[in-house]
Amino acid sequence: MISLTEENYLKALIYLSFLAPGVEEKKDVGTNELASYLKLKSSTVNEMLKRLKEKNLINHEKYKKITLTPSGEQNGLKIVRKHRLWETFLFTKLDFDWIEIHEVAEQLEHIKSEKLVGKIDKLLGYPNFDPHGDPIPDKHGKIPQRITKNLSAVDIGKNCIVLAVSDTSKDFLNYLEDLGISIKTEIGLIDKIAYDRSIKIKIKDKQYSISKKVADNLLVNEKFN
Amino acid sequence: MISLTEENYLKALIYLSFLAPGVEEKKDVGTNELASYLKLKSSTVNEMLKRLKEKNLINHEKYKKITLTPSGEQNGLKIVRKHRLWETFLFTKLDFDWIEIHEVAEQLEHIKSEKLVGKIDKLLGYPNFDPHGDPIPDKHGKIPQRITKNLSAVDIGKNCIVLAVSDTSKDFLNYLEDLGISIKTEIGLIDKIAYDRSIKIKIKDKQYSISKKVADNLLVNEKFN
DNA sequence: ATTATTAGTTAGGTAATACTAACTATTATA
DNA sequence: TATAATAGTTAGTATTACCTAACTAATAAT
Ligand SMILES: [Mn+2]
Ligand SMILES: [Mn+2]
Ligand SMILES: [Mn+2]
Ligand SMILES: [Mn+2]
Repeated sequence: MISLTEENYLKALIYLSFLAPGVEEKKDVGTNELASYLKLKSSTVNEMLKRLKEKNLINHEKYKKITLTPSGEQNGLKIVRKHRLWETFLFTKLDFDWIEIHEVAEQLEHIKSEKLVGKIDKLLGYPNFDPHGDPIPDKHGKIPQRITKNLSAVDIGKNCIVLAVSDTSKDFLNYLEDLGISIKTEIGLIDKIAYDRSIKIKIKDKQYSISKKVADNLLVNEKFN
Repeated sequence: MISLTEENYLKALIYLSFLAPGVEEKKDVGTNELASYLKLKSSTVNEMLKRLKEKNLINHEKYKKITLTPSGEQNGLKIVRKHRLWETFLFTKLDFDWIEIHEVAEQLEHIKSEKLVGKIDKLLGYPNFDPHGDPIPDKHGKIPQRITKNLSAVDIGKNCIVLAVSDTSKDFLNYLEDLGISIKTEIGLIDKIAYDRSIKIKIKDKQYSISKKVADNLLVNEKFN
């Protein structure tokens, strides 16, 4: 039996070691890094590491970095899968807002029922990506791959679809909401201003100007049409 | 904040004091009664009673019986409501079996999101009864009333609809499943055998004989047709 | 009215999960 | 290389939620 708390540690380790945006190859994780991500003290994390090691979910030697065992990774990916499936359910079937889904999914991800996960997956039509555009691991833990680029890398005159965001802070999500940008929003790239590297875009025939910082945090798929 | 464990205690108190089948007027609950229902030791329950009293959820004087405060009752009814809404959701939207839903709802009932409960309620069309035929408290805690009688009290020749069961043990539910009896199953009462008080019934033109004990645990609504 | 039984409480202990404060090991910098 | 900074561990404490064993209070039986 893996406790709710242990599940959250595994999910965090998955995230920090290879699922976080910008992490290309798997990287080892430090105690303090994990503690600060979970908003806990490193002594607390240190105790839990002993328990996770005991349960053969992580590898960890005193004063060394942490890696997930195959079992730890599988179990962690199951939580990620449930989290993202629930987010998709809340968004597409219950009309929750983009911003609200995470907090509720944080609870729902811990419901223990293989059958329930399978039924929700089926109900949603076996989606590959959640409403934030993040890939949903399949039941074996396989993560669907995506070809995305930053909006700032899109060529002038091209249209693209928002697939994901690389910043999920409330500030950023609220700003996007104001602009009317969410997953699957179509954006046309009108112009790139050399002076401040800001970008002129078009959403449903309305034009907006966004900063390079914003454009860098929007991951898109260029449209071929 | 009411913890998951505290919520389960409140739900148990609601059940034992007025929601259990056969309990007509509200009755006070004893420490041991609660302990045995929750499959805990009375010392454990005794400790929790202190905390629940501290939080103004129950009234309890040393060596006396337990009663719920208005706050305790409201909070307990919210859990009952969520439990029964989730059971309905699993049964009607995800094709779960009658027998499987309880265990999963036992987890889902603790998800904290007013909005989620409301959305599920709406998705289900604001149902008054769950798949076991038990009433679903509304958002204010009001419990819809029903006119039911035991199958054994139905007159010979009449037809009736199963609304609820007063025994929810796995053994009984499995037996009903074998007979093809579930909520909303139509049963015709063919004959009552005086000798052993067994009852001859008809389900979809097939005849069966059931014991008085079984008939007593089936709550039905006589059909007027 | 005693006494036996049942109901309820108290004391003391454990495991999981958190904390602070104080320590040690590793790594970076001058 | 010596020292400072960072990373990680240990010790001791708290809370929640469970336990067993031993007790006391209330109630039923003789
Ligand atoms: Mn999320
Ligand atoms: Mn979580
Ligand atoms: Mn149930
Ligand atoms: Mn429960």
